[in-house]
Amino acid sequence: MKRVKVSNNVIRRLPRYLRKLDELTESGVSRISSFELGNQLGLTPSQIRQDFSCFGEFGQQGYGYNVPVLRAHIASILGIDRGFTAILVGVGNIGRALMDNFCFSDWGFELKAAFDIKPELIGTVFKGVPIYGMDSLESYLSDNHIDVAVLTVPKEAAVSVAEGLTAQGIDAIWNFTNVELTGPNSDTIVENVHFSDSLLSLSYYVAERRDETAAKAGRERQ
Amino acid sequence: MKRVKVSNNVIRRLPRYLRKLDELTESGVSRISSFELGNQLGLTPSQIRQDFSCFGEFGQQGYGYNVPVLRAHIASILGIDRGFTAILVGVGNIGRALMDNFCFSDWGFELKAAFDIKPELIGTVFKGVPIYGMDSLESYLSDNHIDVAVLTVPKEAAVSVAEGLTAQGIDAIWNFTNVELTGPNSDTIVENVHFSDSLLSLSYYVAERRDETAAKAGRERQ
DNA sequence: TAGATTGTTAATCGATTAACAATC
DNA sequence: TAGATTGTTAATCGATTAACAATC
Repeated sequence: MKRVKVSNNVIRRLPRYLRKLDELTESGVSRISSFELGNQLGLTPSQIRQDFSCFGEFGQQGYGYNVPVLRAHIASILGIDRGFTAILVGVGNIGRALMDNFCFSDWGFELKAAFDIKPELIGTVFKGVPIYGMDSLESYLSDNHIDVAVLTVPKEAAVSVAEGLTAQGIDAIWNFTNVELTGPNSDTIVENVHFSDSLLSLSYYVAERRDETAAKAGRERQ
Repeated sequence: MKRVKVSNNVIRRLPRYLRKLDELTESGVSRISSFELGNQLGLTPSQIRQDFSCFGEFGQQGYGYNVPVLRAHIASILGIDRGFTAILVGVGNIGRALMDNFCFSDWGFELKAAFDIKPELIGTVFKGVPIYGMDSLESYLSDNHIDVAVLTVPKEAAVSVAEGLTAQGIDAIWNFTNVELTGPNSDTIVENVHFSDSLLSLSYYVAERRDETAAKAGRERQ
């Protein structure tokens, strides 16, 4: 399975497909064509079929795709059924918000432990997840198999903590710090959630829209 | 300015450039070549020069780029100096976490107000931002010019609240709900922050890595 | 000046779209 | 069966990379 290298663009669309398929299931739709799916996601039917064909044949000529079947395939491709484990490093505001709201188990992840330096947090349990001191991180990682570290430490600590994690054998980091971890070296898998990058992209398009509107108003005034 | 349509790929790299330039400024670097910048960001020098050339000429032959000058250009392209305004809709966990931690003003946005349905929140002020009831949203929007709505309501309310916002003239939504707002119609600018999409992409690459490792181990066993 | 590095044009590479035979 | 829709091959389009003249 999964032999051909699949492009990042395709991978990034998979979670969207999954989400849409879940929505369809909820509304009782059990069958969909690439045409209709494309329509609902703003993609071409061609692209959708092309994307799926990277991983196998999930549809049926003349019928389309069975929603739950397709859903299960995509979930499996994304690794939802693999029982991946995670730890969270840095129980500040964002770390706590994630522990509080984000349902790791919905996406196949078990959040096994959290780590922080604040003495008043160490030894406590938050939402069923034990919080340990940063000094026990290394031994914890050698005793437990952890797939992903959720990095939610303050900006200043980000690089050094990330380096520590990779040194201790973590090979994937879900990075919530606003710091560039993707350097030239290291083959750690890094997935960034940069709020500010996201807002700034939005800002660009808003600025563009404002310029267009202004230009149009200008032309009309003449 | 900004006449040629610039590709989304380029726009998404701009905030990364900005962030890196800020890091460089902090470490006292005031001059950089496209070669070195590419090296630090994992991009080719060609791509970086190509990207910048969409917006003008910011460098100097034989010298490279002046860090603060380039920084200022990119910030301006992204609209940081435009004084955009925002409201936040839905003061739940994620909404509160954003108000608490995310410094809107760092990116040129003024968060003017927040809205929620919970009576105990209405009329209070959180971090200097007044919280109003959802029923006053419409009149607020007609009295105040707001550029962006931050959507942090529960999943179930997402679509209807989003529709209301666009009906009331909001043309950009920063969407934190795990719901697909980018439908076929409507020309609202939507920027999504989908935590689960992000984690699932990461999950895919972890799964791939595990498969590779297993395959390698298999070959070695033979 | 000589070396370095830009901005830009041309070449390559990859991703999306179109088309269609296969078939449910 | 006829109509619908897939999976896949070929065509197009766009994005990245390479190359190089211009010039600081």
